[in-house]
Amino acid sequence: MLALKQDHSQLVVLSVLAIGPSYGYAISKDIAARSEGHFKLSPSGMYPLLTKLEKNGLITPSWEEVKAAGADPDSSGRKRKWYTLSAKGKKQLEQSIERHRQVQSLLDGFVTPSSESGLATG
Amino acid sequence: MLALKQDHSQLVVLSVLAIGPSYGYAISKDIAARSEGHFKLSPSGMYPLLTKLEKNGLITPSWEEVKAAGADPDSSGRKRKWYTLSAKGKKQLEQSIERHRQVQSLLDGFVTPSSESGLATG
DNA sequence: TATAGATATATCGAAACTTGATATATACCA
DNA sequence: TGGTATATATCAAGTTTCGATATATCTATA
Repeated sequence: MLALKQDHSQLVVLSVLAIGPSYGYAISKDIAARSEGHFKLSPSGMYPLLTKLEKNGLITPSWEEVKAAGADPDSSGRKRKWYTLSAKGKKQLEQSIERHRQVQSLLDGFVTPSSESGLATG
Repeated sequence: MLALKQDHSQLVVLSVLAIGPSYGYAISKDIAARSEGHFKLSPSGMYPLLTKLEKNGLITPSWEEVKAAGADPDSSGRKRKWYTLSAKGKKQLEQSIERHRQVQSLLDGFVTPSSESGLATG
C-alpha cells in the first residue's frame, strides 16, 4: 500500500472530484478501490488536504445530513461534508495534469538511458 | 525551473551516477543541462540528499584533489568529493524505477478519465 | 594586482509536509 | 450488547523543503 505524497494526493483528489461531488471518506475509499488497493490516502492526509484545497478556493464545501433508515425525522443525525470542484479548481487540475505530464517525460529522460547502460539486465 | 522533490531527486541522482561517478556540483549542472533547464536541484537540496544516500550505503564517496593549471604541487588546493553508485545503490535504483513506473501508471488511471469527462476541452 | 564570476561543498532556520495515533460520534448487523 | 463500518478531525514527533548564508578556490580580464 503506497501512501500518496501531497502533490499526488491533490492531483488524485481533484481528479476524483472532476467526475462529481464527493466527501472525504468516499474519496479515500474511491482511491483505494480504483488503484486496486495500491494507493492509500489516510484520514490524517485527507482532511488537512481538503481544508487546504477549500482555503485555496479549489473545492467548495456543503454539509448534508445523512438520513438513517428508520431515523426520527426531527433528530439531527450524522452530517456529511460534500465537496464540489470549483471553476478555479478545474483550471488548477488542468494545469496540474500538464505539469505532471511534463515531469514524467523529463524524468523518463533520466531513467531510460540509465537502464540502457547496464541496469536491469538480470 | 521546476525544483525536484526528494523522491524524484533521488531517482535522478542515482540515474546520473549509474552512468558513471560524479560529484555534487557536476550532478546539479548535469540535471539542469539534460532537462534543458527545466529541472533544478539546488545546493540545499543536493548536499543533504548526497549525505543521506551515503549514509544509506547507496553511494560511495572519495575525495580527490583538483589540480590547478599552474599550481604549486605541494599546495593543498580545492578538494572534490566524488560519488560512485554502490551495488546496493544500483539495486535500489532498479527498484525505484519500477516503483516510479507503477506510480505513473496508477496515476494515469485517475488523470485520464477526468480529462475525458469534460476537462481540457478548450 | 584587483576584482568579478564561476566552481565547489556545506549548514541554518522557518515553514510545510508526513503519518501513526488518538478523539468523537453515528449506523448497521448479529 | 458488542463489533465493525462509516465519517470528520486533530495531535505530535519526525522529516522535508528551500532561500539564504558561509567558506574557499579557480579563471579571466582589465
